[in-house]
Amino acid sequence: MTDAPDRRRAILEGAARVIARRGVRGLRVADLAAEAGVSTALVYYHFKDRRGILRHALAFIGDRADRYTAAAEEGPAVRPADPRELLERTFLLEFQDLPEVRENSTAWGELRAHTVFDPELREELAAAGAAWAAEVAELLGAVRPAAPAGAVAAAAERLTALLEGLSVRWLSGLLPLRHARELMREAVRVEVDRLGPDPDATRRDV
Amino acid sequence: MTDAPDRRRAILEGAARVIARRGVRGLRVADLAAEAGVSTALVYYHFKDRRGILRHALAFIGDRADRYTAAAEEGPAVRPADPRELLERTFLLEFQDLPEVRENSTAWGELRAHTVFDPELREELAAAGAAWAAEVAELLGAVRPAAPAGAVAAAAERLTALLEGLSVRWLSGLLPLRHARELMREAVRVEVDRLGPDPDATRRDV
DNA sequence: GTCTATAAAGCGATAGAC
DNA sequence: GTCTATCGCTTTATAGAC
Repeated sequence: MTDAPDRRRAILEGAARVIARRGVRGLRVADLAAEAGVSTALVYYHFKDRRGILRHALAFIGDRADRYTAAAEEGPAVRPADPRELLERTFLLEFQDLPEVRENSTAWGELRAHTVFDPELREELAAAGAAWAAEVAELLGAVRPAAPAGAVAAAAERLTALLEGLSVRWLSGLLPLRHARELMREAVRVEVDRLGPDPDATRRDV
Repeated sequence: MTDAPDRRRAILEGAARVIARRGVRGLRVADLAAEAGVSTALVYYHFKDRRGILRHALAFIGDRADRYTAAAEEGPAVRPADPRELLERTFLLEFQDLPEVRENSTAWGELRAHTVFDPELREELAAAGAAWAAEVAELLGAVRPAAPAGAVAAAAERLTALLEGLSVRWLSGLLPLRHARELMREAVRVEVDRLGPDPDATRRDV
């Protein structure tokens, strides 16, 4: 009836929701099937086994996260492309009380946590992490063009690692959203300042 | 034969090893029993149920972490109590390739990740986290006595959250130990500098 | 492609002997 | 205190009809 790619997609969307709700290790094939409105047998028809479901679901979630990050970077189009604003906004995107953001953050957190015990997922995570760090490094480079590449790369790694730490605290209810956002914003300022003086400062106050 | 406290301890040590290897959610009572060299029935004789085992195991691991943190803060006794050194050393303690450190870090990472889906553990984690943040804030205060308390508290929160993010990357093999240590060390410097000038600087170079 | 039904295995927890 | 044996529920995975 329904064609295969659509069904696969529906199953993966169901998997994303279940993972966000119960975690990677709390995912039961029966739950996922119910969530997608299909039988467990159909899940096994489309995917080899539980592990395969997980692999595809995590890849699917990764793609989705890329997409909403890219979309928000274009922004409300009103704003001039101030690189510092852009940098800050990129990080704050991860701290929003929207179902899609929560789902993605939760699922990524699970993926990272799970990789500690399942090295098979390492490569996939490493690729995604490197792309994300490179993107941040590029934004940082735009804000402080004179900074040495090594320092920029290190700052990008610290900021992305901090984001992950804060994200877990927020999602587990240990840190209010507002506070998480403030800490993240301030960290961006600290790291940017560390990379040298604002090259555009003359316009304003020198 | 063996007296009860020893057996309990042996079981908890086994639990710590199994948690480090398979995670909190990957812990099977049978595995833990095998690891400790006892039967599953004996585990249930000493602990009410799986949940109870977990609670005690995490408390046990927490105590151990306290102990090695405290011990290392006293240091090799050779060194004068330079507060900045002390601060740096406290953070770097978490990044060592020793079984006990790996075990503790892994277990705590699991606990944090698990709390996202199981709010019941939240209070225990919140208490431990607050104590740890307060300790760091105190060390920061010693390094920069003139800094405002709010800024010190925020810096402590960022540094501890960063530690957690870097720890997960290290444990999952995404970040070499050496690199994690460098990033952490530099972050401490960045945050300390942000809190103001060194009050002892006159002795050296002014 | 999709379902119902069920086999097979995994796992928490307890009974009862010693 | 400690063991062996096992119960009973949950969960993965497959068989076979449509």
